[in-house]
Amino acid sequence: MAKEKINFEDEQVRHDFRHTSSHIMAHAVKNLWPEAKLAIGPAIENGFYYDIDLDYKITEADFPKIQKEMKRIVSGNHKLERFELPREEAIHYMEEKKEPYKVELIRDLPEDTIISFYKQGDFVDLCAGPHMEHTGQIKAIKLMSVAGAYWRGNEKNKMLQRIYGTSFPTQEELDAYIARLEEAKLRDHRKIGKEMDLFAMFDEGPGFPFFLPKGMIIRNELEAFWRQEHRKRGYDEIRTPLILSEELWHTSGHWDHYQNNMYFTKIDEGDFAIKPMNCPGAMLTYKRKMYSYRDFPMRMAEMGQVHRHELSGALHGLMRVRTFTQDDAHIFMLPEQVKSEILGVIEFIDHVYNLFGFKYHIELSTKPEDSMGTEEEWDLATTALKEAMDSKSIPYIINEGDGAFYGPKLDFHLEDSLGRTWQCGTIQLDFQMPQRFDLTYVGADGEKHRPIMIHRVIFGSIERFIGILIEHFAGKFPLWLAPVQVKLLTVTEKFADYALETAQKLEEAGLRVETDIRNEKIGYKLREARNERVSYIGVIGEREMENGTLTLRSSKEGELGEMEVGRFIADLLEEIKEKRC
RNA sequence: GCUGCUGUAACUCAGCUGGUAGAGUACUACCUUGGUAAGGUAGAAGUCACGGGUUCAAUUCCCGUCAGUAGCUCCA
Repeated sequence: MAKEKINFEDEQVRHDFRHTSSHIMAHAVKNLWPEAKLAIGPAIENGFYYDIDLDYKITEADFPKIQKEMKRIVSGNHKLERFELPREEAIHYMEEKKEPYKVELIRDLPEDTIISFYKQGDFVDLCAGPHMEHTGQIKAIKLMSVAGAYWRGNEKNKMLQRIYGTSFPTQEELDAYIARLEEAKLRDHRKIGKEMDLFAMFDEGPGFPFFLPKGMIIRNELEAFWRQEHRKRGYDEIRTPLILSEELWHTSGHWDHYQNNMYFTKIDEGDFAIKPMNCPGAMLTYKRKMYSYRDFPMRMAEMGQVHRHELSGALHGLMRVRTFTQDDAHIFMLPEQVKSEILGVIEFIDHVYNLFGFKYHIELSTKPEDSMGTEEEWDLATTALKEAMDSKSIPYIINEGDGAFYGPKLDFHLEDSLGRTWQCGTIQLDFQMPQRFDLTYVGADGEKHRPIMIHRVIFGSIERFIGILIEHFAGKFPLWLAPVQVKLLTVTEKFADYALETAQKLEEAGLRVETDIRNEKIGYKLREARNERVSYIGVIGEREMENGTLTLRSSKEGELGEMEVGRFIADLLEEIKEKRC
């Protein structure tokens, strides 16, 4: 057989490759456990999986055995042969093979669908294809994990066993992928957060993070930056209460659409709710007085702490918590201001993400099943978002049915240094809240009109954003965010006074400094400071004291050699001012 | 919330088939005054997540609860 090159950069090729891999895995499982019932086995972003119904509990201990069987199937170099059957025959065929899930899948296919199967050796699977030509092309394949997954993703259905795997055209590529996973594990913000003493979780507050002194420095710096950028762009800042009457949440529509995610409480005889979103507070703020069309656009920002009852199984470090702070803003405007306001927010988000060196892409999320408002309103809002994007030829992809219940949104998915993406910023156009709260302004015609509103966040949530930053920078933060910017280490106790004096100079310049004058060896102190991911380590000994210098090491660039203290301070202040990463 | 796995010192973990606990790190004291990733000695430190049950005896076995975790679902 001719040895053709596999173009793994091509998405379709990669997909077919992983899909064929999943057939090989299912084939191996069927060989080992003939009673196993197959459900579905697609290719996914970094590999593939297959859902299997089997009484025997597969564990990772079974992987070597399954992989051995998979290798055998690969080296069997079976051709993947496609054939089609009429609907009834297809059902009959799968019934005969005792594959009830496949029968259900076929029954649910539209009448006119061509029902195809793929055969490799003695293994046949219902499958639309396409596939690779033969199993021998899958050179490197590895099982990753096994977990439960509901048949068709519905928790009312039976839980099946989902085996995850990945595969590559060469062993080198597989090894590189494994190495990348290892690197991600080292960067896990939960691990680094603990090592650097940034935040903590306690059993007493599941999903409620505690920010520790060093974590608060990062948080406060981010917020200071955020305020400064908002001031520049004509935003005013407000702060609204955490607890508001239950009635308010009926008005806003949260009661109907968000009740299960909310926490409730009583005050005297009254029913109150803890806010899961900031908008109703902002609505009340708006309603306190009359506005003229001349007041618009009106931009009101709020660092708003919200509480949401997330499922216990969904909690994940700082990335998914039950209380978080949205860097929210509500912009009220006239219809003719919509486009420029949306573009203004897009520019704002772009500026912030670029500062951290994040790449990102935009998704337009459209009307979900559970939503309020009319089709026309949704069309209007969705079109407005599209037009703003199209006017600047900003690329985006469409995410059908993923909008908020009150309006469509633009979601900003940012990519970190390991190529993983996270949804952070969103811009949501909302015709509903202004109606529900009966917001008005007086137009040039002297009549009352309804303002248009957008909700938007840039960081998304401070907590999640900090989690992403930790992983993106592997704890080696840009200097302006670093909890400890400089740590001075003395070679022996003799230099303690000089070290303390130098530290004071740095502190007076506004730097965050620590000193380590303990009676320990320099190698030991250095190791500790490096583990703490201090931005700059300055060693002080005989030479430095005589020359008024520091011997420096940067967490990002390694050894920097000796530098005069005054110049070091000036350099650092410059680095902070420019917010270099 | 569902399914699997896990919960032992401040941290990372060992403790086979039941006989009330150990290592390394960190911490404290002393010795060592050392120039770029761990100097030495000693000490203190645990209601083995919590609540039941089985047993002469439970960290170990069983049940439940709580929490963490990998997924499913959901989301900033």
